[in-house]
Amino acid sequence: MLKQPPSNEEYLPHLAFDSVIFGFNGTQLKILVLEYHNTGLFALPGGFVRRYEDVDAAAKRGLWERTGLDNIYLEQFYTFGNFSRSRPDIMRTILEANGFEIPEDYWILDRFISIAYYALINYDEVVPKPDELSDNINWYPIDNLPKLMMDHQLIVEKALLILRENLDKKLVGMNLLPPKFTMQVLQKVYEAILGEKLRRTTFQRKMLTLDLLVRHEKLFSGGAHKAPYLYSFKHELTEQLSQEAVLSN
Amino acid sequence: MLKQPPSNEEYLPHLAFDSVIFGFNGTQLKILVLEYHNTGLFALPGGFVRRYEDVDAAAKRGLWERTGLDNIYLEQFYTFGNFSRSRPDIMRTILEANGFEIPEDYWILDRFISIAYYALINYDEVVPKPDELSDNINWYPIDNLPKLMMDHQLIVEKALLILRENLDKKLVGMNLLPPKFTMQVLQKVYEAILGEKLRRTTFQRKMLTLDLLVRHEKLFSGGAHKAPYLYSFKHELTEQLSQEAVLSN
DNA sequence: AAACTATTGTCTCACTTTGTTACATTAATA
DNA sequence: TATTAATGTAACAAAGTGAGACAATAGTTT
Repeated sequence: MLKQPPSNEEYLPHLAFDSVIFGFNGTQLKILVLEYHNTGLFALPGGFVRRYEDVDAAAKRGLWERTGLDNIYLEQFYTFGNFSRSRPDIMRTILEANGFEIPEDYWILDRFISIAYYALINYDEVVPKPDELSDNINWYPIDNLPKLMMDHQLIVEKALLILRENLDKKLVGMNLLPPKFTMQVLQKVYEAILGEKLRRTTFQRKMLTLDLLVRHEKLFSGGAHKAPYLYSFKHELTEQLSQEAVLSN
Repeated sequence: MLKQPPSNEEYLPHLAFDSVIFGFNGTQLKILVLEYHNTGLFALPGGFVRRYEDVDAAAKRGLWERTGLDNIYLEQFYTFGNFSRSRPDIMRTILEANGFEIPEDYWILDRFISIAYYALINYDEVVPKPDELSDNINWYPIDNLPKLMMDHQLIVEKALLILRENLDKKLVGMNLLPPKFTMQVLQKVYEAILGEKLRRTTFQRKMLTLDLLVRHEKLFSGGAHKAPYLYSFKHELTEQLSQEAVLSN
């Protein structure tokens, strides 16, 4: 028996959101990618906007549904609105592979404009959950993604560009790292995002003179070498930014 | 007899665009603002997206309709999607003041998400034209705008923030100035955008070492002082950017 | 226990960029 | 011809960045 797909009573037609969810595993910058049932199709996590729901709230809800996390750094970065980006043929494949009965003129097969967000999360805190249409959701390093459907590759590339631009302005590191971290790990985040090596001494000097960090006790990691200090971002900053993050506008 | 308003056959529901159109008159940074007939309401120029039209193309078309200009620097900068931003009461006032017969459940009174663009144009080249709903369209200096309806003030503020961020990256000056200009005028554009005075010698040195400008003949303005050189942006740059501008994605 | 290794924190020096002031140049005017 | 006001450029100080050196040190090896 065929299942009933979502009705368009609940959602705004023609409007979707997609999220590029970044995480950092200590070495690589990764994003979450869904794989749809029985199709070999890979996609960004996304969803639709409810009729009475703020678009930001929809994106936040989508993030919560995939990660269980609330209060995440989330930023809208672009809206993809080309006519040709919509692919009813692909959407039909996905729905059919999931055993849905597809009504005549079904709304999900229409043209969609997608509002894209990127999120920064602490990799270790999350056990991602697939959505109803997907087999699984997994972390993929940004330089080794599967082939993504539709224009999702483009969305990721744009997200990465914007993330790089915001790297200094927005204290990106704060959201990708645990509360305490070594200078080396912080540097690795920067390197992973920028895709280039940085000079250790210059980086350290820069970070310290910016006066954003608090130094804590040393971390005795067990390595045969001098133990590094742990740092955290100053408390005022974490307050300020987590506000700005999800609420703005 | 009441006029027929636009039907939603032609346009995507719930979706609009608004444009912050910047111009520079030699002293002040200004934007174009519409005033609706018989309402005292001021708004940004905007419009709807046709069912088979790229969103960027819609914004470009809207700009052409208001300015007669094609090939303008136009950049999408944010999408405003809060539920509370839509104001059917205000839309009804505007339509009624224009003598439209408003159908039951009329689509324009629904919720709208607006994709916002900013444009940079050469002030001198333009004679703006009001739309069907408006008495007039005028330039207003950004620090002395009329009270704008709905969230349009917020849209302008965000546009200005983004414009400031892009000031160095995107060669903004090129699009606001005539092909040849003096260093003083270029500096005034920067000052108008940033809202602060800059140091003449530092600015001049910076601009010259960036190696973006070509120096031309002197401009004998009639002032009782040394005549300044005229400059233009290097040809390669103007090519490159005007492409990037309207097409990207 | 001493030597060794790898990483860390800091310093130095050269070089670049920016802030600030100074000054000679020059087109129009008195 | 002297005066005026903006312009182009140089000079020097202050701040920031790139590159390398080096001592300190936690664990490992001998």
